[in-house]
Amino acid sequence: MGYGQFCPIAKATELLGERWMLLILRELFLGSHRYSELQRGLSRISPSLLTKRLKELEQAGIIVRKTERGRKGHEYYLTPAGKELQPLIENLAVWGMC
Amino acid sequence: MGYGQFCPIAKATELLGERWMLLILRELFLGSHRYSELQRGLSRISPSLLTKRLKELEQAGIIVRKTERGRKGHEYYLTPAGKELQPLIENLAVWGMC
DNA sequence: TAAAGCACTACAAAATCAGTAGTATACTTT
DNA sequence: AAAGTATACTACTGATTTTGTAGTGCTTTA
Repeated sequence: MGYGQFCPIAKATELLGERWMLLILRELFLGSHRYSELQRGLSRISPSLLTKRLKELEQAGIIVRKTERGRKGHEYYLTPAGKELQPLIENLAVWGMC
Repeated sequence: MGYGQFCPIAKATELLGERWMLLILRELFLGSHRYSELQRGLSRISPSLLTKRLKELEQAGIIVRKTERGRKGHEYYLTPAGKELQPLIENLAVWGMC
């Protein structure tokens, strides 16, 4: 369910305001790339929700899913668009420390 | 339900990641102060949830509720701590415009 | 004192999320 | 080639959260 608004903040919130979304991004910025790593870093997230969120991030062009030959499973990487979120995450961290 | 983590980002997300929270702050930054104004600006929020969120923001020290004599109802204002969120909201707006 | 505006509260229905268990697929070993 | 294993999911039930509508109570104004 959306917020029914046409505003850049609403648009951003539509995606980033979802539960666990910002923490998933934190993990990605900290260097987690695999599903199992993300799950470990976000100990209480349910697997189905993690899957759902990763799909949402992929659809929004914030991450890409890569499958490498010769290795099991897949890896998730921030796209350039995703990396633009870094200042926002940092802001959040600064504010959270107060 | 918390995220069960001890990290400034998780702490910030605990409050700001809740549904409607960032948009309520946007309204406050844009100059809405009364319950009815907020409700109008956030057309799809339900009154009970708006009440709940305002209480959470008040408890977190981000806003204060003032009752002025000689006027009907109350008004909500950002505290200095709340105003520190401005760069974060601006970041969100910038990112949302991309 | 009556009327009206404003700020809520109550509650059922709908949507979302949590937690656990089970499945699919690709690699690795035998 | 067959069996085993690691990884990444999907399915499902019950709990929690949010929505949407209706109604209540205080405060000011007439």
